[in-house]
Amino acid sequence: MTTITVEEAARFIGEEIILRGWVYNKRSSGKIIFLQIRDGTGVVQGVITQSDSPSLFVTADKLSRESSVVVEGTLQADSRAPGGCELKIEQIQIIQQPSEPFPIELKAQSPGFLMDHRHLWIRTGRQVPILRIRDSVFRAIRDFFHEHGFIATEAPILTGASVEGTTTLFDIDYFGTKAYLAQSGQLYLEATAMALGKVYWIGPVFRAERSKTRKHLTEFWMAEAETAFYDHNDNMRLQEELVAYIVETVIDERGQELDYLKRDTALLREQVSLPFPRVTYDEAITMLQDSGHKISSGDDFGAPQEAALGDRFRKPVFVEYFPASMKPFYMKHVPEKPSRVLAADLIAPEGYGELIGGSQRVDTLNELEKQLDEKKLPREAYEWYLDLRRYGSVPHSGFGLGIARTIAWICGIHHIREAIPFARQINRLYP
RNA sequence: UCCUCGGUAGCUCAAUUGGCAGAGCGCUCGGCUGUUAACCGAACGGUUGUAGGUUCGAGUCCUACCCGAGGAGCCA
Repeated sequence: MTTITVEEAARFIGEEIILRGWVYNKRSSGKIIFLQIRDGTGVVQGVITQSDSPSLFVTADKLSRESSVVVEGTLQADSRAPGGCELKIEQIQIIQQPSEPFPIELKAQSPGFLMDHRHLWIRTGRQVPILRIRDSVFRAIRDFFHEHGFIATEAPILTGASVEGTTTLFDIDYFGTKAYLAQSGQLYLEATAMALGKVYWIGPVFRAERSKTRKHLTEFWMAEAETAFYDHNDNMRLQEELVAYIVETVIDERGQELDYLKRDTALLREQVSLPFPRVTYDEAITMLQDSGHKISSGDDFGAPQEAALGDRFRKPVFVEYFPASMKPFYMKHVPEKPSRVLAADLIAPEGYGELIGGSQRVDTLNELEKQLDEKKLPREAYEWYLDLRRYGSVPHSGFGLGIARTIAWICGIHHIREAIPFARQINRLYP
């Protein structure tokens, strides 16, 4: 007898199989019991009648939600079962039976309660499809970069200095001196790009901002890439190809999950048809002003403005050439217009916010020193980084993609706390 | 950090002008041979977030604090 997973069930119709999993729900009607059994790959309905097996019926009747079981039986096609296939159960081995009711119900519960029980919530409803899509997103990112000749590398999480100098950092005691949790791997990727040419990494980054919105976490995963000899335009082309590749991969691999989430895949495909529209910061300001937004040149976009840009283009849109004053020291200034930088943010449609921030980096020592001074950053802390401009500096560009936001957008879910197994938020460090 | 809303049974929520603490779901028990968040019946379930105050009387009004949610700013 073959041990199978739920997602393989359709291929084993008519066969006797073994399935290992958990009781997702139980329904009964007189002398017949229906067990919904989940195993992480899906949910399948099992059926037991009293007349066929009185003792098995008694066993099944005892089971409660999230009992762990190994069941044996015959798979049969049945249009009455969810998914069109059900397991006629012939034997049940109970591994463990909860003594208390499972806290997560199949009815609506409040976000606070669900987040308090996140370790259990992830077993139910749309959480499983979302986490399976998350897996596909990570793998798509790795595949994309691998196919494009990028080398996977790593940046340290424990660092001695800030990348951007502005964001609030988590500090920790490091043998008597102060260390910080990384808010980005970028500067280190610039170093490895000078060693390896084309590099990327996927890693967690940390920001101690007191943000409390559906788009923010204090710990989140970023995919960052850095490419030697790439300019601003090469950089944006790489970004849009990456985003389109991720979305198409998820549509191909996780159609069932997207279907469960009721996500319109035709719309997603349309959204990622290339190229993505590009507007300059100044054009975007004018557009927003024309449509009644209170914003003036030099202001950063707020959430409503980002949403308005997304609505206008109905696709991810690049906003490029931001005022240098708004952006960090490492971005290269536009040669013909030094008040602007060779940077672009990729704004998601449907109000999911900024997916990517990227730029061409300052590549001469003089200019980098000047920018550090202008932003009032301590040059000593960046000595190693300045070395990159002393020894064979080349034009180079890079970006960082917020993975949870990307997943939230692909899944069409409202809050990114569901796009990561265990979200870290300003007031949540547990579970 | 700021703004808004909220905290009543394990969960989701009611409770009229300040006047007996209520329902659905879950759990338990009973019924039902095709259920689809099953359904029907019964039982169980309460220091109304905490501390103080006003009042004959507070879930309800006042003060402070704690916790949660949504949003802003900042960001990816």
